[in-house]
Parts: sequence; structure tokens; C-alpha cells
Amino acid sequence: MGNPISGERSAACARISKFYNRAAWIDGRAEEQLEQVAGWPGMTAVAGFPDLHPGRFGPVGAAFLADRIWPQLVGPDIGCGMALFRLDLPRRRLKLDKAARRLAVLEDGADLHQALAALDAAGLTGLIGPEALGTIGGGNHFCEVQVVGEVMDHTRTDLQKDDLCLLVHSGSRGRGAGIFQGLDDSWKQGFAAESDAAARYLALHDAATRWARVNRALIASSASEALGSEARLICDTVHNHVVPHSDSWLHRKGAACPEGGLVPLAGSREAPSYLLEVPDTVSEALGSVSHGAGRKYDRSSMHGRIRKTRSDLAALTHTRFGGRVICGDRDLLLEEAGQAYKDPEQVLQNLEGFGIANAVARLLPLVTFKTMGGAA
DNA sequence: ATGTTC
Repeated sequence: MGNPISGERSAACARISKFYNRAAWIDGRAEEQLEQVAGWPGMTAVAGFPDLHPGRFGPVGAAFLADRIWPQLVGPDIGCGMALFRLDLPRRRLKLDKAARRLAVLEDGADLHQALAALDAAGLTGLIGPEALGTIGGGNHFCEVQVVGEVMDHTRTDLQKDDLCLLVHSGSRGRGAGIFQGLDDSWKQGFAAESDAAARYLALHDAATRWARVNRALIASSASEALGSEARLICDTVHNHVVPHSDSWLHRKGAACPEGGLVPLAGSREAPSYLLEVPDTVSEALGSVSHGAGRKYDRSSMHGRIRKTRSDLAALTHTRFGGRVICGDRDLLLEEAGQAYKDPEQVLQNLEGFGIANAVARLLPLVTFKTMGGAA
């Protein structure tokens, strides 16, 4: 593996670099999307990562460099990302069922005073309100208590085996979706970088991205307080955004932007997550890396893959690691089952094989909090 | 993804 597998399909098509090999599980429709987007006007480089899977407006698990701004390549959940924290709590003091019950406070969101103070500290007062701040949301979002199973690289972390961590995956909730839906039709051809439309979008996008980061911090704060602990940030990495990059615009869709050279790779409730270090030495990767295992099966097909008897559904709330899953929404419970996701070990193997990431620590899921309610 | 989707 050494170099990314790249191909130039036509003069008008951006260079496509694929950071996965034949051993990776890649849906053919996602590759078609990758190739389609590479042909969009002004597209200069595209990178596909091993968590690649089909999305609504384009593939997820990819980064796109263009001379203009394409809001659909960021998608509705502007600023969505993953934040990893170390919990100041010995593993022996974590009782899974008790912890699972206590995490129900996440349903309420952040305390209003705390939310307003956090928004103010982020310079968002007057730009964006506190509503829904501190809530996880739906879909693939979660707040998960994890235990360090192994540290592979002690030079990049002070985490130790058996330390507890918190991995928070959430975004800008209704904010990003509102910004995206509020755009007029001109976005379909992309926004010229110097246009007023681009400036308006970017101002809203940047505020939503900062709000999402505050959201993840407040989720971690509520969760750690509920567990009688404190959370110390290790890294917070955005995977849906557009930012300036070498005189162009870099769009990340389900592709993580490392922070301090680190990024969490989310596995699933039935598989390990990883803390990765990203050397950023392969320019074709566009400063990006996989954000997780990536979906293997889409949501609707999961309804046909898992039986919906009471015992089958109950089995989904306990994992092979002895972990707990809190998800009162039955549809979401099976749509997000571990088997809906690719094998993160395989994703990691590809990332390491192409030299774009190295495992620092392996993290095992203990309590995956999704939502209390929504049961049909 | 979504103060949601009859």
C-alpha cells in the first residue's frame, strides 16, 4: 500500500485519491458518488477514506477541494464532529447500570446559565441562541463512556490502560439544518468564493460550527458531572465543514480534521474506537482522515436485517463487551446496531497502510447513550 | 442531519 490509489478520469475531472484497498468494504454507489462529485465544476482534488459510504448529496467519508463553496458537500449537520475526553474516574467506580441511568440527564440539555456563559465565551452571544444546547440529537449521534483497552503509542498520549473516556458525537442540531434549508437555489451550482452568498453562508456556517463545538463540550460536562467525574478534553475534531485550504475551499463530509495531530475514530457500540495520530505527510489526503468505521448498511435496510421480537431488541441493549446501550427509540436502536457499521480494525488497517494515521489507543464501549424516548 | 415524519 504506500501510495493512494489515484485515477484521472478526464481533463475536467478532479484527481481522486482512494485510501482503501480491495479488503475494504466499499459500497459501489459511494464510489459512483465520489466520481460524480469529482466532475463538478471547479473541483480540483477528492480524497476517499475507508469509511466511505453513500450519502444524500454525495459520499460520506471524503474530502473535496474546489475553487468554490458547495454547501451540499457539508450537508445539513454543519459543524458535526467528535470530541474525546478523559474521565477523572477509576474504572472500578463505574457501575454500568447506574451510569446508564444517570446519563438520562443528557435528555434535558445544558443548564441555561451554563449554556449562555459557554456561548458568550465562544463569542456567539447575539449570533446564535442556547436552545437545544447540550443535547445529543438523533441519527448516528451518541455520548459513549469507553475504557482504554490498550495504549499503542505512549509518546502521543498520557492515557493509560483502564482509564475511562467519553466520546461525544454531535453537531449543530437544528442550526445547521436551518442554515442549509434556508439557502436559495443558487447553492446547487456552488457559491463563487467571492460572492455575497458565499460570505453569508460562511458566516452562518462558522457560527454553527463553533456552536456545535460548545455543544459537545456541554454534553461532556453534563455526562461527567452525572458520573461524579470531570472530563478533560483530548481532542475535538469536526468532520462536516468547509474551510480555506491552499487558496481553495476544502469540504469535509464525514472526514475528520485532526486537532493537535489527533483524531478519534469511532467504531460502533459493538466494536472498539481508536485514538489516532495523523502525521499529515500525504498531501493527497487533504489534511483529513476517516471519522469512524463508516456505515456498512443503510438505515432502511437494517429493518430487514434484524428481527423485531422483544428479545431481539432487548439483545441490542447489551453488547459483546458487556456494555449497555440506552436508546428508547426502537427504530434507532436497530438502525444503529453494531452490524450496521464496518469493522473499524479494517478501516484502521487501511489508514495505517496508506500512512495517513497511526493508532495511539484502543477504546472499548461501556455505555452508549443515544436517547431515552421516542419508543413507538 | 432536523423543536422530525400524517
